Amino acid sequence: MAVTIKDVAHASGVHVSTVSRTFSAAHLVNAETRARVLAAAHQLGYRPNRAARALSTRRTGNLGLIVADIANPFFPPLIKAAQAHARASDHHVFVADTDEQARVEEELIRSMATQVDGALLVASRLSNRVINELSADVPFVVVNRRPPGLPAVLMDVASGARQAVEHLAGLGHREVALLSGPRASWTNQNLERAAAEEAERHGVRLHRLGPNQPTEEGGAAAAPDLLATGATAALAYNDLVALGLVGELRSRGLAVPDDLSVVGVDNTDTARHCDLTTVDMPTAAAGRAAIDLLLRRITSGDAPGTVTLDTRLIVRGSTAPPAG
Amino acid sequence: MAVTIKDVAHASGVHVSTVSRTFSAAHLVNAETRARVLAAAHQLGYRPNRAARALSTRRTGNLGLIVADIANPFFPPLIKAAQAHARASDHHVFVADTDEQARVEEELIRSMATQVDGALLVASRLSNRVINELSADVPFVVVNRRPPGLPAVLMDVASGARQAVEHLAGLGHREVALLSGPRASWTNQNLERAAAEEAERHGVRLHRLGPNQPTEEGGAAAAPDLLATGATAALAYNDLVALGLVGELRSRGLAVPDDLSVVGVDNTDTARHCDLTTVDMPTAAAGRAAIDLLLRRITSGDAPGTVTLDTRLIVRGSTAPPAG
DNA sequence: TTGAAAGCGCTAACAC
DNA sequence: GTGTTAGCGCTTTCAA
Repeated sequence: MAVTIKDVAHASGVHVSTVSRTFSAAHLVNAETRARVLAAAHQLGYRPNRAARALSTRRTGNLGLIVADIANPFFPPLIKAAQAHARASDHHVFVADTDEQARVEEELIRSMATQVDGALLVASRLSNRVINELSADVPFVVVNRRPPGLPAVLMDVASGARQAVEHLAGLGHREVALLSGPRASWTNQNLERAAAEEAERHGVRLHRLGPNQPTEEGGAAAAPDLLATGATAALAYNDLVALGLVGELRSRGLAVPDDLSVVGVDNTDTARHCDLTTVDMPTAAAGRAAIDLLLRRITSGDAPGTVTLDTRLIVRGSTAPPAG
Repeated sequence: MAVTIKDVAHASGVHVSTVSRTFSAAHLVNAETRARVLAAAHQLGYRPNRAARALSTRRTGNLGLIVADIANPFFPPLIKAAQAHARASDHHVFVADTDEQARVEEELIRSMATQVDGALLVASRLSNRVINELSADVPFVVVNRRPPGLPAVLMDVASGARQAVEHLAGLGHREVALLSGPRASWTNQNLERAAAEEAERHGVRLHRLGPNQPTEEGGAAAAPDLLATGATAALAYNDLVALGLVGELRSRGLAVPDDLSVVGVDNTDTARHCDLTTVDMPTAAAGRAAIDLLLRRITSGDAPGTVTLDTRLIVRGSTAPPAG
């Protein structure tokens, strides 16, 4: 049986309310009493029961972190940073994986609602309508999404995408394929828009292919269509798609970057290891910023605006001038 | 304000206890009444408050998942699987990262204790003494650790390590370096033991180097010592160390596997992409098995034993016969 | 500065 | 089969 506030009260000869005060409003209690209580608490190994406290304060000290796919290397650095940052403010975080399914995401949030003070939605696949509906119950901060009225942290893939297309154009590519990702993805929408604009600026023809699954399989599966376009370079929705494509191309006897240049998005560790040119996404910084916004929103009730973080192209060995 | 059991009771014209029953012991309530209550609940969007429920049942429906480093690619598949499996049994999971520090780990567990029904300790760096002490408060299941008396899931790296050494011996290597990991790591201990035994069996000389940081930096930093041994192959504590080593070797103008063969441990996605020979660790299966043990322990109170999962060598392109 | 008492949302005897 | 009541661990008025 865990030790409760009652045990501490007994041991230190005061009433429970005094014990409670020494933990939640120390200044309201006599220094001497406080010392006695603290000593007893320490001796007994007392820890306040957060759930019980939450019942009266309506503050759980817990946050939710909802991501599409924990195993996608894009997420772990964000999760790690968010979790560490939350803990620094004495918050625990529930991490949940939606498997990219909006239904699961919604149910997850609903079931978590009573247990968290707020939640981070990363790369949410929910419709704006549902997000708004749910945000009545749970204060949200969204990452890489822009539902009207909600605080958001955006990793502005557009800047990196423009640099990517410019880079390819500079190398001499005139036909570039864009392997797009999920329709509901804000990142994908921005990627498509920015790539199209920049392609036009440079007189590059952009072949939009997709939507593709945001996985290696998705990238591999796109290879035939890609080859059919005659493009000499490809910009992929993310590193996973890019690497899946590279693998498939190699297994068809094509060399990257000699026969085809490939650019990814995310700058995961894997991309670095595989020498993939890619757009760096500041995921750890985004995780921290999002937790900041969320805590500010929870504690001071204000609805802070949008934080935009820049992205930039990391040039590596998977891009080169077109063959011939 | 969230809707409570009281609102539902009002709306459906029954007492709160009846509402409570229809949610936690439906068979105790008249079918007709139940239907009425359910309808009202649904209409109001009622969700039981888990924290409040926990207060009287002493069951939170939450689990803790403590890992050394979320961003280490070894962990995400385990986290994902554990989380999904827990959710299938209607449990939420707190994920926390200890940054490989025992102090942080201990504090984390203590602060989580009142909010979880049990916790998974993966690659714990705590001493057996502390683990035992804490396990009085929180039912544990440990992964890749073997504290006496606690249920554990073990990924038996020994079998894979033996295969690795045998593989290298078969290729003709006679001097093999072992880049070991953290002292407190059970995996590392087994790796060292198994590698040493198997090396002896095959007349291979094993140069033990370390402990090394379980990171790429650790692997890179070990390169000079490794080269000094004259070994023609290296078995690393994990894929990160292996890839760090490979990178450093390459930047010194050495080719893998031509000049030196390298074997990792974990079979992360990155290893696959980098064509690294490695020992496959069944992390997802381990995550599921651990949740199974934990839930069984929590619900039926029994202390189930140890589950051991085999590992096996995946031969890829980073190993070859020694040069010359 | 401290104690008494009510209440947070829910469950679990117990009585009817 | 349902209502009554007490209580889970804590906070927060309100008095003293």
